[in-house]
Parts: sequence; C-alpha cells; structure tokens
Amino acid sequence: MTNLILEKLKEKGLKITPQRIAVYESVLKLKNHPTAENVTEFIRQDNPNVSVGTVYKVLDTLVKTGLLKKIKSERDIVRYDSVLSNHHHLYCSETDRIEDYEDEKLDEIIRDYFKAKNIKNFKIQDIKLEITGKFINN
Amino acid sequence: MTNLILEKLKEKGLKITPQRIAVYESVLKLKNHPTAENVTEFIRQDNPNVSVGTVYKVLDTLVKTGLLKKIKSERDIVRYDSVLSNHHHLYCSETDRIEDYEDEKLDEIIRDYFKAKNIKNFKIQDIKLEITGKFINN
DNA sequence: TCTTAAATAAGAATTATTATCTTTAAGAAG
DNA sequence: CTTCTTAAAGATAATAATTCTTATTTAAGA
Repeated sequence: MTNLILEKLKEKGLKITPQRIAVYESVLKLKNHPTAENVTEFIRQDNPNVSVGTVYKVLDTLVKTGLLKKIKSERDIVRYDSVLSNHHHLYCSETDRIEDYEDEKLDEIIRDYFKAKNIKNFKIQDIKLEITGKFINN
Repeated sequence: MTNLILEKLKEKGLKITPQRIAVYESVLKLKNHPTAENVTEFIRQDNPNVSVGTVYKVLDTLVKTGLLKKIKSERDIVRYDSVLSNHHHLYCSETDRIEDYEDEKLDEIIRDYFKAKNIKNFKIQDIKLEITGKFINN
C-alpha cells in the first residue's frame, strides 16, 4: 500500500513526507469518509507527534491535487473521500453515516438526459446524487 | 408578503414575533440562499438590535417546522433555502453561487429508475442532484 | 554534503455556531 | 384592557472546526 501512496504523491509532484503518507493512508484505510479529526486520531496511534494543523494542511493539499475529495454534508464538519471514480452518496437521515453508491447505468441515463436538454447559462462539469434515507437491517 | 409570513408562522403554531417575521422575510427576499450572517446583516438595516443568536435560533426553528431548508455545501457555512418544492441545485465551481434547478421530468425518470432498481439495505426518502459547473455569460 | 524552498509543529487567532442566563413580550385567561 | 405565564429574545460566554503565524525542521536536488 505504501508503494501506491508514494507513487501517487510523486505523480502529483508532491514532496514525500511521513505526514503526507500517514494522512493519505489513513483516509484510504478509514472507510466511513473520515473527518480531519478522525484522521488525526488515527494517525496519532502510531505517530503521536503530528499536529492538527498539518493534518488540515495535508488534507487540503491532497484535495487540491485531486488525490482526495471533499464530501458535502449539512453539518459543519468536512469529510473526505478517497474514492475518486465517479460515485454518489447515500446519506442516512438519522445518523451521520454516508456510504458510496456507484451506478454506471444511472450515470449514463442522467448524462444522456442533460445532453439532450441544455441548461441555459450553465456548463455542467459534474453531477452528484445525494440520496437520503434509512439504512435498514444493519 | 407580510400576510403570507404571518399565515405560515401561525399555521405552524409559532408565536408571532417581529424577529421571526424579519428572519423569514429576509430569506424569502435574499435570493442567493443566504447564510445566517447574510440574514443578520439584511435584518439589521431596518432593525439594528436583533442579536445574532436569535437569528440562528429563528432559522433553526423555521427549518425544524419545515418553513425553510438547509442547503449542503462543502464549505463550513450553512445556507438556507425558502423554496420548499422539490428541486435541485446548480453549484458554481468557482464562486459560491448556488441556483435552484427544478425539473419534474428528470425527477420522474430518476424516481422510475429507483423504483425498478432496489438498493439493498436502504430505503430512499429523497434524492437531490448537485450539479456542479460554470455559469456562463452572467 | 550543502543549500534552499517547502513542510511541519505549536499554539494563537478566527469563524461559525451553540449554550447560558437574564430580561422582555406574545398571547391566553379572566 | 390588565394580568399572568411561558416561550422567545438579547447579551455574551463557550465551544468546535478550521486557519493563520512564526519559528524550526526536513526533503530532495545541486
């Protein structure tokens, strides 16, 4: 895994630092779209001396270079996503659980729909569905 | 307009106060999905003595009673929407502009799609599109 | 190995929001 | 209309998430 991370960082022309490796790795490992706090906590298990500011800065760098994405949430916490392929999110209406949802067929339907119907004054770059509801049986 | 506001507040069983009227009115008037700060600023033009805390509290009350909605944004600011009918949002990738986008036909297509395809372990309550891109010529 | 720009640590500062506590006033009851 | 009760507002302290600042350290190329 570390090799992959090193490669990705290099690919983006980023200086390789232990902090960057640790932050990137933890977002990859932590499944439920971690917050900056989640990441800090996780990293500090092995590496107690990383500073919070650094975590924020690294996360920001990774988002800017496209290695991570931010997730929209109605609360005031920003969460991060390491899945870069196009996908949507299932939001639980009762907890803060967020799951990925991939659906190529749906993407195609929507893409086609907007290809036919042009929105005036707006050039679409990306379309994401936020699907709110309840997780059942789980 | 004030009559409509009074009616709505009464309908929800809320005590009629000048602050509630002012907050509600300003979200209706301010088109671009205002933040709590936008609302406070706007209100204080006429009514310099409303406190910030009250604005937050009133906004919260209006959201809880269903007269307003919160809008998701990746930044740490919460924004409010007075349009209650089902609609989506166009997000500008370069500024913080957010516009409403209504499209019944699209809603129907998506609704039908999910009626056919069941997501396991998840009961859908609501689906919103966040359409990111650039506003042109404007 | 040396140099230098870039990254990190530590903690102060800022921003958005919430909580607390006292005062005020809306609206019901008489 | 006046009084009473209680919810709402005001002021401000507290908290939470994030950003900024400055001094120090370090990665990586010369």
